[in-house]
Amino acid sequence: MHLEIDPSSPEPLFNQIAAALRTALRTNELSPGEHLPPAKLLASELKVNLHTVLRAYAILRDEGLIEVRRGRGSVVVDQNRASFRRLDEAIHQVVAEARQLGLSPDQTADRIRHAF
Amino acid sequence: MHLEIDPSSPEPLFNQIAAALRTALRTNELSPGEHLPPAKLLASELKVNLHTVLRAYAILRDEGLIEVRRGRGSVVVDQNRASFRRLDEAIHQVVAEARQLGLSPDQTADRIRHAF
DNA sequence: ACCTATTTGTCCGTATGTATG
DNA sequence: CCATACATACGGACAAATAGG
Repeated sequence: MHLEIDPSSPEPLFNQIAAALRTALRTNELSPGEHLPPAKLLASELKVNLHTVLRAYAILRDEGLIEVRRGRGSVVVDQNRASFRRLDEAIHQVVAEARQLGLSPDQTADRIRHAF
Repeated sequence: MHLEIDPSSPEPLFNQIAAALRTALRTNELSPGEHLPPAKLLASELKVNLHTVLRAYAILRDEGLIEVRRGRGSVVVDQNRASFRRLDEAIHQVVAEARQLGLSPDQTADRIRHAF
């Protein structure tokens, strides 16, 4: 894979790895459908612990950028699909919190427009 | 603290601990401003590893339910403030993704109303 | 200003479990 | 049944931020 990380940086290694992969995804160096290297392999290449890479993968998974499954490995998600997925997730969160706070749909929609 | 966890459950321990604490927060058994027990102490009480408790704390922090700081420990956040904080965060995410997808404010607001 | 103790954060290593192929 | 790959949990080491003396 060849990613640039700096062990002496104050930025945590798992964040550096996640950021480097995010860039690789954005530039299509890693394309949708393509497999990321197994965490164990990437860890040995970067000379970091397996958990450090797994944590970076988990971050990208939570961001909807990749799919991570036991036994199968990690696959790049179509970026447009990922974006819609994040939008739906965020909308779900907004609705849940708005309900919790007793806001009406119109009040919530207004907040969205105002935030634009 | 006295939380109920089941080591034989398929549910991960850190999720069980987070869920138990969430309940304690909801029922005001843990009140805003109050300190949670140091992770090390709670870990010994529950007979689990320190990291397992820290992971549960980190989840609650990401949910905006508590504030976790090195050296200071973890403090319960006012639930209403936490709810507004999460709403603002979710709205921010929605706007960011909607912009990414080229949606207009009105289109996005409509999606919110539809999701209600 | 210094030192110490406390508490969380990161990273490593190891072991074991679970899902997939 | 077996190999692969991620998931959880444990334990240990050290760092960084905070609080108190």
